[in-house]
Amino acid sequence: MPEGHTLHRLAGELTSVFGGNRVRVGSPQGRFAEAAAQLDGALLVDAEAWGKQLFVRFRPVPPAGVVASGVSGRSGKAAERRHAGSHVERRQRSQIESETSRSRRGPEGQDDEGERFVHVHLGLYGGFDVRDDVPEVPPPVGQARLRLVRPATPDRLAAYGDLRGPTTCALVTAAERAAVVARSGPDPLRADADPDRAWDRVGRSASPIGTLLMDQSVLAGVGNVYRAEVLFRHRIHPLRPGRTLRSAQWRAIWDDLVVLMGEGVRTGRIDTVRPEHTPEAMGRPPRVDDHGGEVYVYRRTGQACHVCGSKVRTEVLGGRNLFWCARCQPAFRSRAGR
DNA sequence: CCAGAATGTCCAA
DNA sequence: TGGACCTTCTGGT
Repeated sequence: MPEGHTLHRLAGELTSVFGGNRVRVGSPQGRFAEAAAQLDGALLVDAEAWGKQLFVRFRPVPPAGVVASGVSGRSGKAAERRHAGSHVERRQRSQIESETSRSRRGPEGQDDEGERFVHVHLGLYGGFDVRDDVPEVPPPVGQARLRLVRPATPDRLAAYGDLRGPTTCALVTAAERAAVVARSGPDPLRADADPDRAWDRVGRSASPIGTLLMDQSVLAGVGNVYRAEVLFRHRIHPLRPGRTLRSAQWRAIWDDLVVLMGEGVRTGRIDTVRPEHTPEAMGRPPRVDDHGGEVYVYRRTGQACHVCGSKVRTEVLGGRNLFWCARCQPAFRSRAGR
């Protein structure tokens, strides 16, 4: 379920549920076990999204033994044993510590306190389920690459989060995190994002606008649904070359994405139809099939366009399905006869 | 039950 | 361009 709004929503959820708490970190499925053991018992500071990338920030674990008492009683012993560890584990720990102290003084000379991050990218299948206020933490459902647990305290029930099917789940330094961010285009969901940075790419490119919108180095966070929907809302054919847009058109698309995706963060759904085209306004049945959210064209192949009634079209572009209304989004004619 | 598709991205040929 | 990654859900048998 991951377009940018999902990740921003998830970041907020992780921050409010786990932020400021020492957490148990595990990898039931095993593929993140080594890193999880190193983070286990650390302070989870907060989580943050950049486009579709998620970073969960941890403060380094104080020396072994101190930590164990800070977590929960029962797990303390196990954590202590783990921290004593083998030679290999000790060596890895000291590597981590030296990386940490190196990054302590970042490029800007700031004290980042040796923070480390779990970098998560959900990919097409991934999901991160968070449950708060549970009396018992159940065994994981399916293959959990990463499990976070906030143990119960006398005045608060437990919480947990399970990460399944991600394409990326990696322990990274502040510098590595910064490198990922630097590769991303501006994210409409971030207040500091600069739409002109994206326009620099879009306005020069011969690639279809439908391709550019999905290119995370052009702008970060848009996926197949928002791509299809924002192009419909602006009556732009998805194959139209980016450089044929006017900058005002790009700006309107950007501003629309800010609103639409912001709404997505709040509601957890992708709703893109204007008030006059809602099921209630039009007296049509609501969309029942999947995922929730009212849309104009996404996965509505062959169905009638809510605006003009002609059939929604689809075509594969770069391995992903495009959806558009040929009447509402006429082909761009760059030269006579084409 | 199995095949196929799905809001994603990378890499090799 | 096609496969790999890897999980869940749906629609057809």
